[in-house]
Amino acid sequence: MDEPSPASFPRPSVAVDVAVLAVDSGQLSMLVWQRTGNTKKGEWALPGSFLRERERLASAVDRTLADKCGLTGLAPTQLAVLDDPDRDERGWVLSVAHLDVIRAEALELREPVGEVCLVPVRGDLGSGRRSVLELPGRQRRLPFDHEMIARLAVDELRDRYSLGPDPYGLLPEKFTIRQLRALHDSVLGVTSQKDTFRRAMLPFLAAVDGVASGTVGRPAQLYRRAR
Amino acid sequence: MDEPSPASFPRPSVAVDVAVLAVDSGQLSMLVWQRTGNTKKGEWALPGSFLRERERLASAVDRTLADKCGLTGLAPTQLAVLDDPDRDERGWVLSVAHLDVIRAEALELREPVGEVCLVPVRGDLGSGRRSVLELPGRQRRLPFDHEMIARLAVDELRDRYSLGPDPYGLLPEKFTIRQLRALHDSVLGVTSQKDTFRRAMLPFLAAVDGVASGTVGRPAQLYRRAR
DNA sequence: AGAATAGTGTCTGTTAGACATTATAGA
DNA sequence: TCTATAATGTCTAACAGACACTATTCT
Repeated sequence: MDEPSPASFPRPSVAVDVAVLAVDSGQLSMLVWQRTGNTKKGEWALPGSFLRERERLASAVDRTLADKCGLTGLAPTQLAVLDDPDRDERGWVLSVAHLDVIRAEALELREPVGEVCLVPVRGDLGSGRRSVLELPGRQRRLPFDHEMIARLAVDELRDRYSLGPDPYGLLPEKFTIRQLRALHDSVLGVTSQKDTFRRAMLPFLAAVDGVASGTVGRPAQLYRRAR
Repeated sequence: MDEPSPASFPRPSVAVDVAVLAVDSGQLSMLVWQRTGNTKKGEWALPGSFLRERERLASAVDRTLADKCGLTGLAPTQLAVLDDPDRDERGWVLSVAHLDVIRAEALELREPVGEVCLVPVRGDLGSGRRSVLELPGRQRRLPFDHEMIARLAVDELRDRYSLGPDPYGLLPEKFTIRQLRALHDSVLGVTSQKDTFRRAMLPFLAAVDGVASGTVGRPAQLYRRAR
């Protein structure tokens, strides 16, 4: 917002990068994508792409997931703007880092568009030279500033799952407290106590008609998120 | 991060907007600036400017405060990227909203560069059509999407001052718990109990040699922020 | 009946909040 | 001595964590 015309200023390229998280058989995991093209070809990295004319950032994130991975995300969250002018050797590129979440099943049931896989997030978030992720093959770390994005994303997801039940809606509409606890324990990397967890979550849940079926033991009450 | 060359994509203009907060005689206040130039001339708005070539966002924020208000901020914090393609009638402009904090004395002791003033933040954050701020004159609300930026900034500042002692370093290096409490109460808009406040803060403080002087009553221990 | 899981009662240690008391300075 | 402020002791209510017990279903 300034005196001279916007057009008179040099403009940066603007990209979005996305840390896509999922819970895959009880393990918090992140989606990585094997780069094609000229730069860092063959390296595993976070998916990203350039913003198109007058496109919303959230749309660019959705499009990236659809084009690169054939996936649908649940709700992109902005994490930070990476603005080091030397972060990309191709020129002056600002990147808006995002977090998004998918259901892991969506990845398993489809044909890969490119080379895409879910890799586990390290419990200790990778101290020192080790990556936050357990990358495939011999690759040590993510390229560019993607390690920082990955760490921001895991922190943000854990913050949100500490505050209330399933903020990203990974569970179906109706769910049991057992399902909710398994999800939260996977995201946070802990094993909580069932009664403590129940009492912490109940204020944010509303019971709905019906109980879980098809399991052994006493059927569990179904809930939905309240308000 | 993508296949085609960055240069081949249309690029948005990128701006920074800054919500500058200060505590002015016990009142949380925000800096507003009376616009000059062609667009929304005369309206009170948040200071902002366009990003220069290969400039860091934090530098652009510092420069904006220096040029428009003759001020030095303490540490810019990114809040969000505002990406509605129609948010600015002059064209496609992305804005990275920031929070920064200044010492109110810095504004009182200098000659105004343009028309700049500190206005109080409303206790209820302005419900409905009322602004978050008590704007001067008859102006009801801030232009563009600045109302949202102002609200994000106040929320962020309060979150940070809820977690630990003076995260933005508004106080001098050594301070008493009385000073710290006055600051926190002003920022959060509450009046806390002195012993509860003390016990909540002590784990994050380290006593230093010396006591406060020049006041009535028993001299207070001086502290600094720990680690 | 036995196994497995859901849901609840209860104890305990910790902590926030509030109030009261003691300590130390200046006037 | 009086007043103002700093610093600490103590009581209470609320809460997290942990354990145990009861309830309900399937095999």
